[in-house]
Amino acid sequence: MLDETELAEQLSAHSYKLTRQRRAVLAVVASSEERLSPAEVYERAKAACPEIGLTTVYRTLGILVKLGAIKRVHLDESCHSYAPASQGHHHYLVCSGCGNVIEFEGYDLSALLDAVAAQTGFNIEGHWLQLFGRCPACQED
Amino acid sequence: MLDETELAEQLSAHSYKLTRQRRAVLAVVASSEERLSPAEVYERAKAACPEIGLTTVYRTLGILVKLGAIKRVHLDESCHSYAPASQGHHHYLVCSGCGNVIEFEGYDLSALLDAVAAQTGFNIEGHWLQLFGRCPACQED
DNA sequence: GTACTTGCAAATAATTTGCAAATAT
DNA sequence: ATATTTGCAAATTATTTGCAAGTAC
Repeated sequence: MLDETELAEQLSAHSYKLTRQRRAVLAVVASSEERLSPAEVYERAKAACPEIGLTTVYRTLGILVKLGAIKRVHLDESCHSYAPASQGHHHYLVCSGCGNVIEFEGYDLSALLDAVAAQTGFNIEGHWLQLFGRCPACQED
Repeated sequence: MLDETELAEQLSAHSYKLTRQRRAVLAVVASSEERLSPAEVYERAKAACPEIGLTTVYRTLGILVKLGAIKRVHLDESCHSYAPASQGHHHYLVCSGCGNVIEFEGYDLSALLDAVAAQTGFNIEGHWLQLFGRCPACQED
Protein backbone atom coordinates (compact mmCIF):
# COMPACT_ATOMS: atom_id res chain seq x y z
CA MET A 1 0.00 0.00 0.00
CA LEU A 2 1.35 3.37 -1.04
CA ASP A 3 1.81 5.77 1.85
CA GLU A 4 1.52 9.49 1.44
CA THR A 5 5.21 10.19 0.95
CA GLU A 6 5.44 7.55 -1.75
CA LEU A 7 2.33 8.97 -3.37
CA ALA A 8 3.90 12.40 -3.50
CA GLU A 9 7.04 10.97 -5.10
CA GLN A 10 5.11 8.93 -7.60
CA LEU A 11 3.00 11.89 -8.54
CA SER A 12 5.86 14.31 -8.99
CA ALA A 13 7.84 11.75 -10.98
CA HIS A 14 5.02 12.01 -13.52
CA SER A 15 4.66 15.76 -12.97
CA TYR A 16 1.38 15.42 -11.22
CA LYS A 17 0.71 17.59 -8.22
CA LEU A 18 -0.33 16.45 -4.79
CA THR A 19 -3.72 17.95 -4.05
CA ARG A 20 -6.15 17.56 -1.23
CA GLN A 21 -8.50 15.76 -3.60
CA ARG A 22 -5.94 13.19 -4.65
CA ARG A 23 -4.93 12.56 -1.09
CA ALA A 24 -8.56 12.05 -0.13
CA VAL A 25 -9.29 9.63 -2.96
CA LEU A 26 -6.23 7.55 -2.22
CA ALA A 27 -7.02 7.49 1.49
CA VAL A 28 -10.56 6.31 0.84
CA VAL A 29 -9.60 3.47 -1.47
CA ALA A 30 -6.51 2.50 0.46
CA SER A 31 -8.32 2.24 3.76
CA SER A 32 -11.37 0.37 2.55
CA GLU A 33 -11.92 -3.32 3.00
CA GLU A 34 -14.43 -3.35 0.18
CA ARG A 35 -14.19 -2.63 -3.47
CA LEU A 36 -15.72 0.78 -4.16
CA SER A 37 -17.41 2.26 -7.19
CA PRO A 38 -16.48 5.76 -8.31
CA ALA A 39 -19.73 7.05 -6.79
CA GLU A 40 -18.94 5.40 -3.47
CA VAL A 41 -15.44 6.79 -3.46
CA TYR A 42 -16.93 10.20 -4.14
CA GLU A 43 -19.33 9.94 -1.21
CA ARG A 44 -16.63 8.90 1.20
CA ALA A 45 -14.04 11.33 -0.05
CA LYS A 46 -16.36 14.20 0.71
CA ALA A 47 -15.76 13.67 4.41
CA ALA A 48 -12.12 14.69 4.07
CA CYS A 49 -12.66 17.06 1.19
CA PRO A 50 -16.22 18.42 0.96
CA GLU A 51 -15.59 20.46 -2.18
CA ILE A 52 -14.49 17.49 -4.28
CA GLY A 53 -16.42 16.78 -7.48
CA LEU A 54 -17.34 13.46 -9.04
CA THR A 55 -15.40 14.37 -12.16
CA THR A 56 -12.25 14.72 -10.12
CA VAL A 57 -12.85 11.33 -8.56
CA TYR A 58 -13.01 9.74 -11.99
CA ARG A 59 -9.88 11.51 -13.11
CA THR A 60 -8.01 10.69 -9.95
CA LEU A 61 -8.94 7.02 -9.97
CA GLY A 62 -7.51 6.80 -13.46
CA ILE A 63 -4.26 8.42 -12.38
CA LEU A 64 -3.91 6.25 -9.29
CA VAL A 65 -4.43 3.12 -11.35
CA LYS A 66 -1.78 4.28 -13.78
CA LEU A 67 0.62 4.89 -10.91
CA GLY A 68 -0.16 1.47 -9.49
CA ALA A 69 -1.45 2.89 -6.23
CA ILE A 70 -4.83 1.22 -6.59
CA LYS A 71 -6.31 -1.49 -8.77
CA ARG A 72 -9.45 -1.87 -10.73
CA VAL A 73 -11.44 -4.96 -9.91
CA HIS A 74 -14.01 -6.49 -12.23
CA LEU A 75 -17.08 -7.83 -10.56
CA ASP A 76 -20.09 -9.29 -12.21
CA GLU A 77 -22.29 -6.31 -11.50
CA SER A 78 -19.91 -3.42 -11.35
CA CYS A 79 -16.90 -3.34 -13.61
CA HIS A 80 -15.52 -0.16 -12.21
CA SER A 81 -14.67 -1.01 -8.67
CA TYR A 82 -11.43 -0.04 -7.07
CA ALA A 83 -9.38 -1.66 -4.38
CA PRO A 84 -6.03 -0.88 -2.78
CA ALA A 85 -3.04 -2.29 -4.58
CA SER A 86 -0.25 -3.84 -2.62
CA GLN A 87 3.22 -4.19 -3.91
CA GLY A 88 3.64 -6.86 -6.53
CA HIS A 89 1.08 -8.98 -8.27
CA HIS A 90 -1.93 -10.07 -6.30
CA HIS A 91 -5.14 -11.89 -6.88
CA TYR A 92 -8.50 -11.15 -5.43
CA LEU A 93 -10.94 -13.16 -3.45
CA VAL A 94 -14.36 -11.56 -3.29
CA CYS A 95 -17.00 -12.45 -0.74
CA SER A 96 -20.37 -12.98 -2.38
CA GLY A 97 -22.09 -12.20 0.89
CA CYS A 98 -20.61 -8.92 2.08
CA GLY A 99 -18.59 -7.92 -0.97
CA ASN A 100 -15.31 -7.64 0.86
CA VAL A 101 -12.22 -8.12 -1.21
CA ILE A 102 -9.21 -9.96 0.08
CA GLU A 103 -5.92 -10.18 -1.73
CA PHE A 104 -3.88 -13.30 -1.83
CA GLU A 105 -0.60 -14.13 -3.43
CA GLY A 106 2.13 -16.63 -3.51
CA TYR A 107 0.54 -19.01 -5.96
CA ASP A 108 2.62 -19.73 -8.95
CA LEU A 109 0.75 -19.89 -12.21
CA SER A 110 3.79 -19.97 -14.42
CA ALA A 111 3.51 -23.69 -15.20
CA LEU A 112 -0.02 -23.11 -16.38
CA LEU A 113 0.95 -20.04 -18.37
CA ASP A 114 3.82 -21.87 -20.05
CA ALA A 115 1.58 -24.76 -20.95
CA VAL A 116 -1.04 -22.53 -22.46
CA ALA A 117 1.59 -20.58 -24.38
CA ALA A 118 3.01 -23.79 -25.81
CA GLN A 119 -0.41 -25.10 -26.71
CA THR A 120 -1.76 -21.97 -28.36
CA GLY A 121 1.28 -20.14 -29.67
CA PHE A 122 0.20 -17.04 -27.78
CA ASN A 123 2.72 -14.80 -26.15
CA ILE A 124 1.15 -14.46 -22.71
CA GLU A 125 1.35 -10.96 -21.30
CA GLY A 126 -0.82 -11.04 -18.25
CA HIS A 127 -3.63 -12.65 -16.39
CA TRP A 128 -6.50 -12.12 -14.06
CA LEU A 129 -7.41 -14.61 -11.45
CA GLN A 130 -10.29 -13.79 -9.24
CA LEU A 131 -12.03 -16.10 -6.82
CA PHE A 132 -15.51 -15.90 -5.40
CA GLY A 133 -16.75 -17.36 -2.20
CA ARG A 134 -18.17 -16.72 1.23
CA CYS A 135 -16.04 -15.32 3.97
CA PRO A 136 -16.21 -17.00 7.38
CA ALA A 137 -18.64 -14.39 8.74
CA CYS A 138 -21.01 -14.81 5.80
CA GLN A 139 -21.13 -18.59 5.91
CA GLU A 140 -23.76 -18.64 8.65
CA ASP A 141 -26.69 -17.80 6.39
CA MET B 1 -22.10 -24.80 -28.33
CA LEU B 2 -25.86 -24.96 -28.18
CA ASP B 3 -27.47 -25.91 -31.44
CA GLU B 4 -30.88 -24.72 -32.46
CA THR B 5 -32.82 -27.73 -31.22
CA GLU B 6 -31.18 -27.50 -27.85
CA LEU B 7 -31.89 -23.81 -27.77
CA ALA B 8 -35.56 -24.45 -28.39
CA GLU B 9 -35.67 -27.00 -25.59
CA GLN B 10 -33.83 -24.77 -23.18
CA LEU B 11 -36.10 -21.88 -23.99
CA SER B 12 -39.34 -23.77 -23.61
CA ALA B 13 -38.14 -25.38 -20.39
CA HIS B 14 -38.11 -21.85 -19.01
CA SER B 15 -41.26 -20.91 -20.90
CA TYR B 16 -39.47 -18.64 -23.27
CA LYS B 17 -40.47 -18.65 -26.90
CA LEU B 18 -38.23 -19.25 -29.88
CA THR B 19 -38.31 -16.12 -32.01
CA ARG B 20 -36.45 -15.04 -35.09
CA GLN B 21 -34.66 -12.43 -33.00
CA ARG B 22 -33.40 -14.92 -30.44
CA ARG B 23 -32.25 -17.30 -33.12
CA ALA B 24 -30.37 -14.47 -34.83
CA VAL B 25 -28.66 -13.29 -31.64
CA LEU B 26 -27.55 -16.78 -30.72
CA ALA B 27 -26.28 -17.45 -34.23
CA VAL B 28 -24.25 -14.26 -34.24
CA VAL B 29 -22.55 -14.88 -30.91
CA ALA B 30 -22.15 -18.59 -31.43
CA SER B 31 -20.49 -18.23 -34.79
CA SER B 32 -18.13 -15.42 -33.89
CA GLU B 33 -14.47 -15.87 -33.16
CA GLU B 34 -14.36 -12.57 -31.33
CA ARG B 35 -16.04 -11.27 -28.27
CA LEU B 36 -18.85 -8.92 -29.27
CA SER B 37 -20.42 -5.97 -27.56
CA PRO B 38 -24.21 -5.65 -27.53
CA ALA B 39 -23.94 -2.99 -30.24
CA GLU B 40 -21.84 -5.28 -32.41
CA VAL B 41 -24.23 -8.16 -31.92
CA TYR B 42 -27.02 -5.82 -32.94
CA GLU B 43 -25.26 -4.78 -36.14
CA ARG B 44 -24.56 -8.34 -37.16
CA ALA B 45 -27.94 -9.70 -36.16
CA LYS B 46 -29.63 -7.26 -38.51
CA ALA B 47 -28.38 -9.29 -41.46
CA ALA B 48 -30.58 -12.23 -40.48
CA CYS B 49 -33.29 -10.16 -38.88
CA PRO B 50 -33.43 -6.58 -40.16
CA GLU B 51 -36.29 -5.54 -37.90
CA ILE B 52 -34.49 -6.41 -34.67
CA GLY B 53 -34.03 -3.63 -32.09
CA LEU B 54 -31.11 -2.94 -29.80
CA THR B 55 -33.36 -3.35 -26.80
CA THR B 56 -34.17 -6.88 -27.85
CA VAL B 57 -30.49 -7.64 -28.23
CA TYR B 58 -29.86 -6.58 -24.65
CA ARG B 59 -32.77 -8.62 -23.38
CA THR B 60 -31.82 -11.65 -25.41
CA LEU B 61 -28.18 -11.59 -24.36
CA GLY B 62 -29.33 -11.66 -20.77
CA ILE B 63 -31.57 -14.65 -21.39
CA LEU B 64 -28.92 -16.56 -23.29
CA VAL B 65 -26.42 -16.01 -20.50
CA LYS B 66 -28.95 -17.26 -17.99
CA LEU B 67 -29.54 -20.35 -20.10
CA GLY B 68 -25.81 -20.90 -20.39
CA ALA B 69 -25.85 -20.63 -24.17
CA ILE B 70 -23.33 -17.79 -24.21
CA LYS B 71 -20.96 -16.24 -21.72
CA ARG B 72 -20.13 -12.76 -20.71
CA VAL B 73 -16.45 -11.91 -20.90
CA HIS B 74 -14.85 -9.09 -18.97
CA LEU B 75 -12.23 -7.16 -20.84
CA ASP B 76 -10.37 -4.14 -19.64
CA GLU B 77 -12.23 -1.75 -21.88
CA SER B 78 -15.58 -3.38 -22.38
CA CYS B 79 -17.22 -5.31 -19.62
CA HIS B 80 -20.16 -6.37 -21.67
CA SER B 81 -18.71 -8.59 -24.30
CA TYR B 82 -20.21 -11.91 -25.18
CA ALA B 83 -18.69 -15.11 -26.45
CA PRO B 84 -20.05 -18.55 -27.21
CA ALA B 85 -20.15 -20.88 -24.24
CA SER B 86 -19.02 -24.43 -24.63
CA GLN B 87 -20.06 -27.21 -22.37
CA GLY B 88 -18.34 -27.20 -19.01
CA HIS B 89 -16.05 -24.72 -17.39
CA HIS B 90 -13.61 -22.88 -19.58
CA HIS B 91 -11.13 -20.11 -19.29
CA TYR B 92 -10.43 -17.39 -21.76
CA LEU B 93 -7.35 -16.23 -23.51
CA VAL B 94 -7.78 -12.85 -25.14
CA CYS B 95 -5.52 -11.46 -27.82
CA SER B 96 -4.52 -7.88 -27.05
CA GLY B 97 -3.87 -7.29 -30.72
CA CYS B 98 -6.97 -8.46 -32.53
CA GLY B 99 -9.28 -9.08 -29.60
CA ASN B 100 -9.99 -12.68 -30.47
CA VAL B 101 -11.00 -14.88 -27.61
CA ILE B 102 -9.84 -18.45 -27.30
CA GLU B 103 -11.09 -20.86 -24.70
CA PHE B 104 -8.84 -23.28 -22.97
CA GLU B 105 -9.46 -25.87 -20.35
CA GLY B 106 -7.95 -28.84 -18.66
CA TYR B 107 -5.90 -26.96 -16.11
CA ASP B 108 -6.61 -27.99 -12.61
CA LEU B 109 -6.80 -25.17 -10.14
CA SER B 110 -8.18 -27.23 -7.30
CA ALA B 111 -4.90 -27.36 -5.39
CA LEU B 112 -4.75 -23.60 -5.48
CA LEU B 113 -8.40 -23.26 -4.50
CA ASP B 114 -7.99 -25.63 -1.58
CA ALA B 115 -4.92 -23.80 -0.34
CA VAL B 116 -6.64 -20.45 -0.50
CA ALA B 117 -9.70 -21.85 1.27
CA ALA B 118 -7.52 -23.24 4.05
CA GLN B 119 -5.59 -20.02 4.38
CA THR B 120 -8.53 -17.62 4.40
CA GLY B 121 -11.42 -19.63 5.79
CA PHE B 122 -13.45 -18.74 2.72
CA ASN B 123 -15.80 -21.20 1.16
CA ILE B 124 -14.74 -20.91 -2.47
CA GLU B 125 -17.65 -20.95 -4.89
CA GLY B 126 -16.15 -20.02 -8.20
CA HIS B 127 -13.37 -18.37 -10.09
CA TRP B 128 -12.43 -16.44 -13.14
CA LEU B 129 -9.17 -16.98 -14.85
CA GLN B 130 -8.49 -14.94 -17.90
CA LEU B 131 -5.22 -14.60 -19.75
CA PHE B 132 -4.03 -11.85 -22.02
CA GLY B 133 -1.47 -12.07 -24.73
CA ARG B 134 -0.74 -11.84 -28.40
CA CYS B 135 -1.88 -14.48 -30.79
CA PRO B 136 0.65 -15.80 -33.32
CA ALA B 137 -0.71 -13.56 -36.07
CA CYS B 138 -0.45 -10.45 -33.94
CA GLN B 139 3.09 -11.03 -32.76
CA GLU B 140 4.60 -9.54 -35.90
CA ASP B 141 4.04 -5.93 -34.93
C1' DG C 1 4.45 33.16 -12.35
C1' DT C 2 3.15 29.18 -14.70
C1' DA C 3 1.50 24.82 -15.64
C1' DC C 4 -1.38 21.65 -13.70
C1' DT C 5 -6.03 20.92 -11.44
C1' DT C 6 -10.43 21.75 -10.18
C1' DG C 7 -15.68 21.99 -10.21
C1' DC C 8 -19.38 22.85 -12.84
C1' DA C 9 -22.56 22.35 -16.54
C1' DA C 10 -23.23 20.28 -20.76
C1' DA C 11 -22.28 16.49 -23.91
C1' DT C 12 -21.99 11.76 -24.83
C1' DA C 13 -22.55 6.85 -24.25
C1' DA C 14 -24.61 2.84 -22.34
C1' DT C 15 -28.43 0.50 -20.46
C1' DT C 16 -33.27 0.06 -18.88
C1' DT C 17 -38.21 0.72 -18.79
C1' DG C 18 -43.22 1.49 -20.21
C1' DC C 19 -46.43 0.31 -23.39
C1' DA C 20 -49.38 -0.83 -27.31
C1' DA C 21 -48.94 -3.79 -31.29
C1' DA C 22 -47.27 -8.27 -32.99
C1' DT C 23 -46.34 -13.19 -32.56
C1' DA C 24 -45.28 -18.12 -30.90
C1' DT C 25 -47.36 -21.79 -28.99
C1' DA D 1 -56.83 -17.62 -27.21
C1' DT D 2 -53.41 -15.89 -24.53
C1' DA D 3 -49.19 -15.06 -22.47
C1' DT D 4 -44.88 -13.77 -24.13
C1' DT D 5 -42.17 -10.82 -26.96
C1' DT D 6 -41.20 -7.02 -29.75
C1' DG D 7 -39.72 -2.19 -31.31
C1' DC D 8 -39.92 2.32 -30.30
C1' DA D 9 -39.36 6.46 -27.71
C1' DA D 10 -38.37 8.18 -23.35
C1' DA D 11 -36.08 7.68 -18.97
C1' DT D 12 -32.19 6.60 -16.41
C1' DT D 13 -27.39 5.90 -15.42
C1' DA D 14 -22.56 6.20 -16.16
C1' DT D 15 -18.72 8.52 -18.00
C1' DT D 16 -16.30 12.26 -20.49
C1' DT D 17 -15.28 16.86 -22.04
C1' DG D 18 -14.75 22.10 -22.37
C1' DC D 19 -13.55 25.85 -19.91
C1' DA D 20 -12.75 29.69 -16.70
C1' DA D 21 -11.28 30.06 -11.99
C1' DG D 22 -8.22 28.17 -8.41
C1' DT D 23 -3.94 26.07 -6.59
C1' DA D 24 0.65 23.58 -5.99
C1' DC D 25 5.12 24.14 -6.86
